[in-house]
Amino acid sequence: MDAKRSSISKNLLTWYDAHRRVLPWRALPGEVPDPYRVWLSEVMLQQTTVAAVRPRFAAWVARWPDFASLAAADDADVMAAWAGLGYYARARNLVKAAKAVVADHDGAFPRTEAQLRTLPGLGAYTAAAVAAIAFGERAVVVDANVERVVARLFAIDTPLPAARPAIRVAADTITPDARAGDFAQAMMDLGSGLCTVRAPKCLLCPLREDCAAFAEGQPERLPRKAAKRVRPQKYGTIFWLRRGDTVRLVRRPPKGLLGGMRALPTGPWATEPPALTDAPAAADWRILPVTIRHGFTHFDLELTLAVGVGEAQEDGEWWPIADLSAAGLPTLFAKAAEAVIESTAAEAVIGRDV
DNA sequence: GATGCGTGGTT
DNA sequence: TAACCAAGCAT
Repeated sequence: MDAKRSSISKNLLTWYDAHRRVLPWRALPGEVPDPYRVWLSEVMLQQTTVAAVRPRFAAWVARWPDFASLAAADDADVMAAWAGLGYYARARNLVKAAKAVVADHDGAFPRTEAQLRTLPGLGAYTAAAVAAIAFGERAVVVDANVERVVARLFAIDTPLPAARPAIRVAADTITPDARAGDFAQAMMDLGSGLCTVRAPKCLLCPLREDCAAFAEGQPERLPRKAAKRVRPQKYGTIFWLRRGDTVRLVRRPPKGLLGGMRALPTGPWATEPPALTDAPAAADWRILPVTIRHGFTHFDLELTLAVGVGEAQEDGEWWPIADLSAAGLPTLFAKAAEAVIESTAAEAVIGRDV
């Protein structure tokens, strides 16, 4: 087993030196990693693809290039800048963590996995990844890529998530003492480029000779996963309350779904197609002949669009419709706004007032 | 350990 | 195209 261990890390690091991806947040060989950029990229990449993160990372570091600037940032600006990336608790925790770094750590990012783990938004994976990549600490870095690679290397047949403890132990055995950050990033490059979920490119893989799943002939069979539950269907109403050339926006509650985000007013999510519950004004609501479908992780939503003109009854702000893209709306509401604007524009052409 | 939490890319 | 999935975390 020791021979297999050293063979894996040696072959992987050799492969990494030749094939490593060049990414905006990744230090080139010989460069010193910027802990802020490493941390920010790791958080952005949680459950999010490299392709989606690339442009958002560039815009973010241009605006908030370090802990101090982010700690001093306006909450509304930060949430708007995160709009469209999803899992908005990540953005709320970024600010909390930046403030903690400034207030409790004298402006310097903690350098050990254990200290990093205490910051909001840094869980087992991210704390280990930052400790290894930014500070060179030997840490066992296990994300979905590593789970897949390790489950195949050792032919771990237990379905996820029950296999996680065994995968972690196995990952620990192959993690080298030196170049821990490169090793972690190499595992992720391997997982995303070669050891993919479907049709892994085993003939290009530097770990082929040590891979039990390859030897068994069906590496794509692993890791096994527990059966998914069907996502329930829910219904809701989005209210487009217009005043002149502005529309009413509200701020969602700080926790929960789309927490802390600017939004269009909505009714409750219900199991049946809803009525005009929780309308933000006593307007003469008209239902548009379109519905918005939006899938969340845990349920599907079908939304009715109600448009009206009137004065608002609750807290919020009147936002220029022409400048709605600057409001930082979550994708769900951006889709709804686009549908309303398209629909009413079409009606204007045929001479109907909205 | 299970559940809540988004969205865009890929197949 | 519908389904699957992603550099997970908090509770």
